[in-house]
Amino acid sequence: MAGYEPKEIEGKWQRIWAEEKTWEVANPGQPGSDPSKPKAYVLEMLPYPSGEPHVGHLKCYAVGDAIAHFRRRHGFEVIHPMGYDSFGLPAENNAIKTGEPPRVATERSIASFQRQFREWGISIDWSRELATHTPEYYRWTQWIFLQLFERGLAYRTEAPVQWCPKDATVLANEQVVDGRCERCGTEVVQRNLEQWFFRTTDYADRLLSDFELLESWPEHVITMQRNWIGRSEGAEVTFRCEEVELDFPVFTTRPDTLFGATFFVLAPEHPELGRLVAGTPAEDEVREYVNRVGRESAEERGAEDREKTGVPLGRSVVNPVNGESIPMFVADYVLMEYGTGAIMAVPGHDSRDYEFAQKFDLPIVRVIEGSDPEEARDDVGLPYAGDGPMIGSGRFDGQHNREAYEEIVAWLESDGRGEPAVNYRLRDWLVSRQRYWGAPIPVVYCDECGIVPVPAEQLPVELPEIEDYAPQGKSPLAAAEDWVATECPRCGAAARRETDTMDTFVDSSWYFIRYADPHNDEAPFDRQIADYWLPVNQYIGGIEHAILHLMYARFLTKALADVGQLAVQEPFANLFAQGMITRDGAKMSKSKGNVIVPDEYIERYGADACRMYLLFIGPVEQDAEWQDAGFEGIVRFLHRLWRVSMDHAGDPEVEPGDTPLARKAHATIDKVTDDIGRRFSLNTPIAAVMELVNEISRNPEDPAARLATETAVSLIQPYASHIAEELWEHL
RNA sequence: GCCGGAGUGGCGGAACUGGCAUACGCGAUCGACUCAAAAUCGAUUGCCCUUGCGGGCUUGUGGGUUCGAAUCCCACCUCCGGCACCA
Repeated sequence: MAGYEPKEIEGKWQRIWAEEKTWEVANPGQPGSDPSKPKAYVLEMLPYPSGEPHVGHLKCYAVGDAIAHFRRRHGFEVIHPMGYDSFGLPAENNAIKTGEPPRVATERSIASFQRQFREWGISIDWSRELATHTPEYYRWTQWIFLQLFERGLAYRTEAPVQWCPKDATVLANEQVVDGRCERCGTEVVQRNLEQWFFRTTDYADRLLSDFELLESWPEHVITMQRNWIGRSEGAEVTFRCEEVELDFPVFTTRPDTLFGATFFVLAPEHPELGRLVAGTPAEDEVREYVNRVGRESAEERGAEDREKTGVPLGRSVVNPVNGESIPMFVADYVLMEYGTGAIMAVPGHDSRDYEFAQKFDLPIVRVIEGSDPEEARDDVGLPYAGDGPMIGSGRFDGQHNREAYEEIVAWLESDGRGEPAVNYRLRDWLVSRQRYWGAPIPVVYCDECGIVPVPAEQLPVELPEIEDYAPQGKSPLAAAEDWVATECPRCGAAARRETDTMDTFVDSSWYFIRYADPHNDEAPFDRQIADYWLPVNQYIGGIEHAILHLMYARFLTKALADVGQLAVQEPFANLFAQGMITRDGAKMSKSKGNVIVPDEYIERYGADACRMYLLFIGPVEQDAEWQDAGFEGIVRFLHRLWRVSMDHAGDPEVEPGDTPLARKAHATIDKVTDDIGRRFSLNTPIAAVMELVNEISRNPEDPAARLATETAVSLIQPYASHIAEELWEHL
């Protein structure tokens, strides 16, 4: 019998799967659908088609494929689709550099992914394939935008936004890392511009509480999202400036320290700043300070060991709990984006206020005693962040601060000077981009009617062909005059199209629903079909999407559920965040020359060996180091499996009885089932099957040798589907 | 600073609910086959002492609970990840 020839058998089975459409599943009610089977939706994050697939893609899809096969073997009807997140900046930047239209580069890359997915033998239902840059898809992205717009969940407003000077576009807060553009690393500046937002903050509480609806998500991903949403409970308390007759509300998480507030600080961007100092001696100095801060980058301003700076306003506000007049300042350690852009400063119990008070020689008052009585009555141990009995707080003296907290808020509330409040770090999602290669925002500006949504029956608003992709501070689409000039859908007068496109994260926030009903041209999806397949039972992807993509997808799912389009509240019941493949201890990159090109290894050793190695190398969720020597171990195993199978293919099919090998085979089945099915462990089942194969080759005379071989072949099928199918034919 | 995760042989890692620590793979040593090499097959391989028989030690460190701890509890050390002038 011939030896193991991966190239031959892999080609053979890939042809069979393509011809027989083996992995296609029908929707409920359609011919071929099997209502007796439970459904399982296995999904890997759709790739961004830029250049060639790399080994990280291979790992991701190998994980998903193993789980998909495993579920099929356990009687599930498995939907396992594929698509491309094909709008976005890299293709556009390439277009600016080379003049090649983004569509051409994107579609070339998609073709490469399509070829390689087939050569990897991933069990994809190709009948559901989609690409987000096609009008058939983005038509419904636009439709969803309009749904949100109608319900006030999409809105346009002028706002200070993060602007990347190099990409000449606005970025979402989430795309700014350390004050720099996530994509190109350029320092981000702030600008005031009219932008489109989705009201994600309306969903902040549900995004937090619905973690409970999830079956299994990695703890650190939940933590990252929780931190990102940044919910703080506290109170909003009003301080009044009598001189200009203005109320200044502040948000505080520590109303119990109100008696210790000895000064008051506004952010440099605070809108009332001008009124406060107009015509006063402080005016010039304040203006100069504000301008200086404005020139600084977010990174400079947020630097860790930065000294406190600020300017006194020469005005004061009244502390509502004790009627004391306290001086006002402007200082850049107060952020306009959080809370009300103004704070009460309690230097005795807050380290930042403490630093500022020291620098400006302001009074520091202790209002909570420390646990150490030695420290209690002087300045030792300040600022004090702990709990204890209240002092210097009028009628609250002696009470524990945690109890006084509630009473102080209730007292303020009864007098209309404050109320309980919740604040979030999360901002609304900025979705407009001044770029070409994205889904056009489907609205029209009319002098008479204002912002008018494009009627659903006129969708898609197709992207026009243009010549020059370079951004000039506004979308390149603005140059397509014929396209921009249109009629108002409401009054018929001349009107202009919105020239911004949508953030590509909008595209990828609902694609997993479209897979359920990908060819629907009357709706983004049929609700019944979507409700049947969703939620995704197992989602797999890189940890880099722990916040952005996953939170946006959760938000949009909830929004769609709210507008009556969906039943589920959470799109992804279980999540795997797969680790990175490194080489020579470092992330692979062309400049380091340590890149593994999957194509080359697959050509030489076959897809089965590559995929199995990536899963065997360690726990899927951990980073792992690619080592050629380790890879050879898998190649050896596959050859051994082949040999052992051929040795026993001719054995008589008799009931072997209770032999050591028969027991081993059964134990291996149990272990593999438990490991993948219950613990989501993919590397240990491979080890278990290797052990079984070793046992078989050590005990070729055991009457259960054939049975054990069949067991090994069938258990390895989710990992190495080509060789398993081939051997199955021989056994 | 806050939050989360992890520390097991020469290396990647396994050990599910407290029950044979180190499965499986890599590497290494020896042997078989071969003119030879590769491939393959077999044996050995946690550490220390011992020619051998055998003995002692071992899951980051120190303590604790338990008949029994990599696993549970307390304290500490180290590493990784996220957030961070968020009031």
